[in-house]
Amino acid sequence: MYTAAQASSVTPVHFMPRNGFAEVPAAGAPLQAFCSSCHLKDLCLPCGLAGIDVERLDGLKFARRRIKEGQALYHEGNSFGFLYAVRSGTFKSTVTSRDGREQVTGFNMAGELMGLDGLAHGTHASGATALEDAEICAIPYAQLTELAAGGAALQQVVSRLMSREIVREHSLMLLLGSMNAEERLAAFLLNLSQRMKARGYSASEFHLRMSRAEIGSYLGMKLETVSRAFSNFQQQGLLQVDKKHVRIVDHAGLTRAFEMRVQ
Amino acid sequence: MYTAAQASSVTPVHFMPRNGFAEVPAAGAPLQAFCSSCHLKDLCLPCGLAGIDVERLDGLKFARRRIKEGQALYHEGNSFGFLYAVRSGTFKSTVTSRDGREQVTGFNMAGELMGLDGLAHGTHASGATALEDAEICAIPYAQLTELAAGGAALQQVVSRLMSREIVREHSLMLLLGSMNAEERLAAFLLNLSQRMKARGYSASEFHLRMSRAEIGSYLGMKLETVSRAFSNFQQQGLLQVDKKHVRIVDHAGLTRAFEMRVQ
DNA sequence: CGATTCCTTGAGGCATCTCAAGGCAAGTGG
DNA sequence: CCACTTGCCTTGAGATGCCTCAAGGAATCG
Repeated sequence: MYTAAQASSVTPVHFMPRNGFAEVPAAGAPLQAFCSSCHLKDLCLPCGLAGIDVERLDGLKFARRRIKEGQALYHEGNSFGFLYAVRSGTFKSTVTSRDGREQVTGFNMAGELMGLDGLAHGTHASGATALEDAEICAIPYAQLTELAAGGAALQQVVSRLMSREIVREHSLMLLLGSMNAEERLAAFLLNLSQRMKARGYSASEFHLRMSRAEIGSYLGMKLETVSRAFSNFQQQGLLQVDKKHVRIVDHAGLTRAFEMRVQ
Repeated sequence: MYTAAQASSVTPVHFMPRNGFAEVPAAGAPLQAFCSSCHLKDLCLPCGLAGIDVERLDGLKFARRRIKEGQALYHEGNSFGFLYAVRSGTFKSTVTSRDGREQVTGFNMAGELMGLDGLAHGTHASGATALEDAEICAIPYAQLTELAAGGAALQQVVSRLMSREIVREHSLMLLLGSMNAEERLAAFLLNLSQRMKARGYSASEFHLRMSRAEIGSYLGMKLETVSRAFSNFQQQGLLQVDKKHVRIVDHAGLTRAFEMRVQ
């Protein structure tokens, strides 16, 4: 669990002169500066847009920013101004109840958009913290709406992404409300597996970026229970677990564990 | 709990000739047909819009529809085409897991918008069922976006409503993930109380439209546990409960119960 | 090499679930 | 009008899954 002290520093935004670098063949620094040529364009904001609209996206002047492990991208209550697209690394989103209980509401990886909850009241309702060194695009929301006013397609994409977030939270509620510990962990791992696959990584073997406590917080259980569930899955021959390294041995079995309650 | 049979009938849409009725002084039937003169305009879609934009909303040709108690407004998987604004009555939204477990994800009352989750994949990710005889406005989403293309303000409103839904679900996740039975029920009742108040009803005395089982499903607990929590609150002198009629006797005490974990 | 963090595992306790019985109110049919 | 059904709620008693507390191991870091 990250302490308040760790989370209380916010890295400054560094605006990159994107146009200047755009034509550089490829050295080390900003590989793609435009949405249209980003390797994440099929996952990220441009997803679903036709050629012409993607090019209009290139009109966005957004900042790139590096976030170190444990640092906050934004805090609960910070004023809303940007949407954040993950370029690399993993984040957790958290909400805090008035009495200080913190709960993880989501994990975000490359190509996923964060900060959509800030739109409601102009301040972020959740905070985002990097679980490993990461890089994001900070998209000024005002610019995005301005751009969207020109053509409906872009606005549609943003709306659809928000809707997807709602749907995602629906299934999380289903999980939190009606599944037992092992079902929850199985669901979590299968979801992670699928997202890794979509990003070109192995669907069966990956490295967890989050601690047992963070997984537990996300799934509504204690870290010890998470640990025990991992051990059980390993004993059942569904997983091989070594600390944060997970290998899914029996994908079908894990799926069954996830649907156990079915007669 | 409603059976599948009850929920499987969907009432047809009746388009009302709104212009024809608009000028009728006020008899019994459609009292307001335009958003600009709707008594719910401060809660519903027009909320936050300036005069000129509200008038543009009047350009929307939407259907009014009556839904009988127990009937579905739409089902999970139905193709998405409309947003629904509640005019009167109460709805529950539910999602179903592949193995048939149903979970209530929300209750909606007058002025609230339903169906936003359908935008993500073009089909509704949840179903909506009337808990009492109800009336809704069915807003064609295509028309809404068309209208929104003209001015950014309207699109902003829709986006903000979606964002609000995300924020709402965040706090529900916090509830499901880290509160005990009594805290959950207290949070639920306080939320309900506040929404009743916002609609001009008493904040301290109201009629529950949902069964114990539905409350339990929403809060991630069994109906017996809901019932016991009600009884406990009554014994503690926080509530007076008679079946579905609830009176909040000690609002501050209930708030304390909700924040109990804060030593 | 000690301090720290994270994970695992065990033992016991407790909150909630499960199962069961009964009450109340509304609806139904004789 | 009354017996009967049905749906919903309440309450009790026992079972259980998860939490709590505690101890110890492994990896990382200064």
